[in-house]
Amino acid sequence: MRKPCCEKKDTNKGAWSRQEDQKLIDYIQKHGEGCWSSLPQAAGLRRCGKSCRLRWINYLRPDLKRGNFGEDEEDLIIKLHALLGNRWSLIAGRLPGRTDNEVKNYWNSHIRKKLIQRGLDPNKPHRLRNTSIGARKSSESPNDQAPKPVNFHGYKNLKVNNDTATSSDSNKTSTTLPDINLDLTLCTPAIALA
DNA sequence: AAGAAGAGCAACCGCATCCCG
DNA sequence: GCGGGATGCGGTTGCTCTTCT
Repeated sequence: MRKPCCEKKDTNKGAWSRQEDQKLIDYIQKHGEGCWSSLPQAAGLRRCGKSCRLRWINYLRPDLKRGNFGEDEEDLIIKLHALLGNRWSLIAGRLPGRTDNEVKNYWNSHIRKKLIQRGLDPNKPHRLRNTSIGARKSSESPNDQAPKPVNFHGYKNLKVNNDTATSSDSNKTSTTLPDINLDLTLCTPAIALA
């Protein structure tokens, strides 16, 4: 039986209060994003580190855009999803001010439906107009519907671009993706915390 | 006006991987 | 090289708000 990450009985769960948000913001503005595991105690929060991290990344970060996705953003998500599959963090990395959670939710609630309405299978990387995006997957994963993107694990410090992406993938994509900037270097959020 | 159903989103969970001693 | 804790990710859940009947 696996231990839950936060066993403490006195940790809060559920929605965050304004006071909690403020504590987290204050702490990070003073000390920066550091050790999430010890942050809650240091910041006086009854939350687990994971929860703090998620709250900060998805909701409190000052550089977040929020609000509706634009058509260009939506288009980009569709293209990137065709290329990367459900690698939401990578997709979000190409959309300034958007988080992986936001992109994932938007995909599941909006784009998915649109694609279905258009008769496209959102689980399959579909061919986009004038591109051959998605073509590679059919031969790669014959029995599953969802695109199985290459394993980018380890991209905590990863710069994924045409040169450094997993070799098998970059070989395939570089010849079939004419209109997407594949310089997937993850940009750190432009947070002025200094 | 009230209840049901659906949609959207915030948050949690569990796993994989990283990192450091 | 190994083990354990920390971190990050994707999938899923469940709450809240809106729309429909």
